[in-house]
Amino acid sequence: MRSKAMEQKPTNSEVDILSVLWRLGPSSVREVYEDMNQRREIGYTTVLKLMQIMFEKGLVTRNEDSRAHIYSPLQAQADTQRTLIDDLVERAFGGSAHKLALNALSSKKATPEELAEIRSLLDHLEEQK
Amino acid sequence: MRSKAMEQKPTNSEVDILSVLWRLGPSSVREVYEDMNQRREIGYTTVLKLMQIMFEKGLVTRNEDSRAHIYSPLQAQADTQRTLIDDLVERAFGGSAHKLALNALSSKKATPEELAEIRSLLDHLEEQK
DNA sequence: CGCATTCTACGAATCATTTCGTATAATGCG
DNA sequence: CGCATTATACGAAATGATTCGTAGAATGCG
Repeated sequence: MRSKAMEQKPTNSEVDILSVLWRLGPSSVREVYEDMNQRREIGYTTVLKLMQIMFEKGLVTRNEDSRAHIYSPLQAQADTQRTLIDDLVERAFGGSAHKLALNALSSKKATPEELAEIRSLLDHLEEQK
Repeated sequence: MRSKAMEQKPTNSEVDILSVLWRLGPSSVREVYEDMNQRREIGYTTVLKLMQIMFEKGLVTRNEDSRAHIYSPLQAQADTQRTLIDDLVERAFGGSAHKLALNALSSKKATPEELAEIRSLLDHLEEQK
């Protein structure tokens, strides 16, 4: 039983766009387009259409005060990330989030600060037992 | 520059099938079908077709000695998982694997043993500095 | 042997996602 | 004002993933 409405998993392209919005903050289609287009070739109206669809789906809101609408994610970044993680954990890690964490940590160059951050989280988790 | 050929990211259905193979070991289409069909409704020939496509793509091998071919993953489980994690990290975590790890660990009920396992990994990682 | 069962192969429908062309409205500037 | 530029909206093609029907070959059993 969940208290919130089930959050739908965004498609790959939708995640790409959310990522830009997370990084840039509320943005116009053009701004998102400019950013995305640096990483991979994509047309302006393609981005526009995607964002319109996301608006219809309720993945983003938009402010229509100015001619160029300004889009913002509707869900918190962490919530969307959680949805994506849960899906991957379920599908490829037999439901075990810690296995995913283990795999993500190993062999990836993390700074000492980042490792410390994780330690800190572990301490926190154990306290709560 | 990678030493190995670029590993293609399996589709969702393909990951589902790989998951079954990881769990059951080398299996026939029917075995995979039986298992998968318990979780979600899916037709036998659908599974067959998927596995045939995976064979063509080089995601799995198969032993054709017996009439019912026996399929096995071609890549190590950990490698495939790594591919999936990398993709998600890139797409939704701004390239930061440790952020994904943090998110995966927090709020998920992990056993003390699992937490210890992660600590142990951290120790290991820090030693290598 | 002859039939029911179980396989593989394969084409093609269906469905989801991504892509973009075109129409048209708003804006800004010389 | 009139034109170039930049928006949105929208339909629909293109692509990718999933699904399944059907055909025909192998197997096993009475």
